[in-house]
Amino acid sequence: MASSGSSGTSSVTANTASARVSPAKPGSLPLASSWKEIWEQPHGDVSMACPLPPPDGWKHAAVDRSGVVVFTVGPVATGSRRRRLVLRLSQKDALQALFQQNPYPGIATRERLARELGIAESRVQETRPERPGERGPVVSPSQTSILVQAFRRDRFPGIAAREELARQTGIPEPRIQVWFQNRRARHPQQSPSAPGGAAATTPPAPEDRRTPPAVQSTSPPLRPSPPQESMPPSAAPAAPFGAPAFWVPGTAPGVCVGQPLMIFMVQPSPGALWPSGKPPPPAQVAGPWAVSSPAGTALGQPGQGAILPPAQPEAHIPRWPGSPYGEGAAPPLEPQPQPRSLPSPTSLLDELLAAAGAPASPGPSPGAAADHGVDPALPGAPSLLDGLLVAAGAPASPGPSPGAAADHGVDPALPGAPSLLDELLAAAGAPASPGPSPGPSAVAVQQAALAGTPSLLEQISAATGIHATPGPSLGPCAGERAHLALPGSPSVQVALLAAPGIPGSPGPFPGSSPVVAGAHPAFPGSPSLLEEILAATATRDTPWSPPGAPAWDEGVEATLEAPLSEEDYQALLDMLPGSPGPGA
DNA sequence: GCTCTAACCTAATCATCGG
DNA sequence: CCGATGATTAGGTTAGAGC
Repeated sequence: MASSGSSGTSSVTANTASARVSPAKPGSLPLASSWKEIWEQPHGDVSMACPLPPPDGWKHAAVDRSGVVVFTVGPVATGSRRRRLVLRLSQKDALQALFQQNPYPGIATRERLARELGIAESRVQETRPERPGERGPVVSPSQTSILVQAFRRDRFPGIAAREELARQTGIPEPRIQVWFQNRRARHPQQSPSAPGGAAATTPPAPEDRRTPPAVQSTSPPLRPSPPQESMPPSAAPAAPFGAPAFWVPGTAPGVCVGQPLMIFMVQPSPGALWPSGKPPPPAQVAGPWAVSSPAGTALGQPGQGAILPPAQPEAHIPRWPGSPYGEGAAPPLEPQPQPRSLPSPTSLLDELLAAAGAPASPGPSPGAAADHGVDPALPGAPSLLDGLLVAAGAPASPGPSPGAAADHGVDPALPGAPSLLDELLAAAGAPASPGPSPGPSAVAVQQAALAGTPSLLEQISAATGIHATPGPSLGPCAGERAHLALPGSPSVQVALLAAPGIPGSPGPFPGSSPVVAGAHPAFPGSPSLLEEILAATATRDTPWSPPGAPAWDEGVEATLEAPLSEEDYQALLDMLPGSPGPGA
């Protein structure tokens, strides 16, 4: 229907900026002759308005409840959109072949193929044809609660937020997306800052909907800078869960403005936005075009951010609107109690610290997973520490797997079975795919990790190549699910968060899990992968059963697909603010 | 720069389920 | 029957990838 609906997405940049000129304090801002002028203002003084529409790719600022312009603007971050996936013909052939062989392969098969194709498992799954009558499970009240909470914070969650919600709830991300679509359509009043529903009546500007750059999911998330630069850690914990916080320039450090009426944008990393290396245009400050009345803005949009000097363009994603983790939480690297399943930087750090100081959680040794019919996502899978140690180059591991590239750096070195991809292509009569570029050799990374016996964190860093990741990278992991605001390169994020020891983790991401890598079937002596697919199809890859099917008939995959066990899920819920508490 | 198209959106609609 | 909700479809925009 093509009505104006989505055109909301098109309306904001320069052309309709004027329509949004309805600041809380109309006319109260002095005009700047250019955005450059605004940018050159002292940082604490952004109370200028530029009559000119913002350059394309630049976001606007906003005012807080008191009408104060609180934010600078910057280039539009391509954060919320899933990185576009363009499959090569060979990849398509392989996927077709796979689904021809087994329309509903299990997680292990999908992951394996994903690794070989160099794409995310979720992408593999997306290509899976939906069986008749297949519907996502009914959303439970607790799941709905999480979603509603997220909806109140952000009506337009980016892919990263959706993935996170999917992880939290166990609901497939596409279902999450549909849920939000329906919710927006049917509950327009549930806007975080416009209870009256005014915000929802106006389609948000495309930029407004963007998730801050650091929460970009599909392309490697920007590496957060030291949080202190952008947000006083001391104030961060004070923010309530789910409450976006804002920092006003010129105010005392750590002063949290609270939930704003207006959304504002952050200046994303120049590296991400200006791949040419050319420095971005001067950042800009709020202009009247950007400051709209509550009724004129979809306030539920990702609006959090922080004011930062231009010198730290990457440092200001202290909070993630689409995710609970960034909100009200300490900045990255600030340890905070978090559910283990939450891939927040804090939880990650918790994991690491806990792993360094405590015995590994019980579980089979690394490498015991996939090849032995034990999916890494299953309870009892190797712990995160195990995975990290494997990633760090422990024996019996083929080495770290910083994303698909590393896997391809490892597998070819392993004599033995042909790749799954080759077999599929062969089965389909298609030529073998050259596959994704190998990328950095995992072996090399592993060796680097073994040089000396550094601390666990150092090992992790070395193993995952975090040090070698100069800021936001658009590396081979771009297609992976993102783990927002996670310090470090996408590689480490993928490697760490994919570790099956984290409850709620969907398990190893394609080509990412060191555990899976350790158990990669492409070892000498392993059976044909295609045979494995077929065999697995008959055994482990029991198709998902629609709701209502007997529990015993749901098969293994149903278990494998479930990111959270009921217990973990309940524990997660208990940890959420507003929860009645454990046992409730 | 241009084209293609994935990703995303709204609006309308249908299907299902429970009260 | 009706409301709530999940899912689908149609049609649109945006932006990334490839040429």
